[in-house]
Amino acid sequence: MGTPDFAAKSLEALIENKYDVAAVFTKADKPVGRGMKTEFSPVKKLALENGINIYQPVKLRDEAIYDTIRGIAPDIIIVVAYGKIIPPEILEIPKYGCINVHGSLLPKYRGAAPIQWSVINGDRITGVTTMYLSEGMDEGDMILKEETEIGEFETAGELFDRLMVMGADLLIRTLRLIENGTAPRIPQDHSAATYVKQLDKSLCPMDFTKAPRSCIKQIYGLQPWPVATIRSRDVTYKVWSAKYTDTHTELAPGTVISSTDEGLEVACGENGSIIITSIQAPGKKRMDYADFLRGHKSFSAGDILE
RNA sequence: CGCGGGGUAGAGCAGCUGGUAGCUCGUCGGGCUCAUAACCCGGAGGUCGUUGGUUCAAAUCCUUCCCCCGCAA
Repeated sequence: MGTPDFAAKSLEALIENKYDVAAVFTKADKPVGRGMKTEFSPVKKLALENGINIYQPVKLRDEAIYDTIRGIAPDIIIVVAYGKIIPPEILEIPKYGCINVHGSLLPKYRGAAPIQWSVINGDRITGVTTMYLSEGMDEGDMILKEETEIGEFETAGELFDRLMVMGADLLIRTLRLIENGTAPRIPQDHSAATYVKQLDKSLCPMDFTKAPRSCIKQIYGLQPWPVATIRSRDVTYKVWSAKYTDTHTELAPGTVISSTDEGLEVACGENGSIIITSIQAPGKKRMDYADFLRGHKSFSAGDILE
C-alpha cells in the first residue's frame, strides 16, 4: 500500500526481488497539476506496468474492504507513504503482520514530513527505519535502521531521492529477516519521540533573525516544495540557493549588505550573513543572481527584506 | 475546458495605443591607463516560439499549435 515515488521505489524493489505482490492499494486518482489533468499515482503506474491488481478505496474503514483483503489472504502487508490510516482490523489480517518504511530514525520525526524537517532543523544524520505497524501513528516496534549523513547544501528533495532508495533496500533486507524468523522487535523509546507536521507555505518567508546556518537550512529544506521566499517592494521572490560568508555585521537581520554578480548578501542573526546566489521572480524561472541582475531592477544595499 | 504570467541577439529584460527592433551584461576590435573585472569609441550577433489572417505596413491586432512558469491540488 502506497502512493508517491517514495512508495513506488519500494514496490519496484519487491518486483525486482521476485516477491509475489498479490495486490496494490493506492489513493484514488484525482485531478492534479496544471490543467487539472488526472494522473495516476507513481505506484499505480508501476502496478499497471507489471499487471498487478490495483485497489483504490476511498476509505479503508469498511467491512467490504476487510473482506476483500481477507480474500487476497496476504502473508504480509507493506505500507509506504500510503496517506491513509490503516484500521486495526486490517493490521490483524496478514500472518506476518503489517510493516512500514519511514523516512527518519524513529522515534524522531514521527508523522508526515520527516525528511524535510530533518533538513530544516539542520540535522547532520538521518536515515530510514522499518517497523511493524501499530495503532498509534508511527509508534510500532522497529525492525531495522540505516543511517546517512545529510549534505550541508543538500535539498530535501535530493535527500528524499536517496532515502527512498535506501528505504527500498532496507525493506528487502527486512523481509528476508522476517522470512527467516529472525526479525527483531525493538520497542521505540516513546519519551524521545518527536512529531512533525506537513509543510505549508507559512514556512516560506525567510527568517533572517536566525543564525546563518538556520537560514541556509530553511532554503534547502523547503525544496523542491514549497520553497523559501523573500519579499521586497511588494514582490515575492523564491530563493533557491545561498552560501555562507565570513562577514561580521551589526546591521539588522534582513538588511541587504550588497547586491553583485556574486549574489545578494543579507544580514542574518548572530551578526552573520548569507549570500543568495539563485533566485526566481514571479512568472519567471529560476536563475543565477548575476543573470537576474541584468534585466531586473535589483535590490540595493540598505534595503530591508520583509 | 480550474485560474494566471511568459516565450524578442549568448544571458537577463524593454518595446506591444501597428511603420521591418532597443537596453544592461557578455563577445570581437580599437583607444585611454603603471594597471584593471574601470572608463571611452566602434563592430558582430535577432526566422521578435509556431500556423493562418486583418492591413499599404505587425514584435505590436485576431487565430492554430508547441514549450516554460506561478497559483491551486
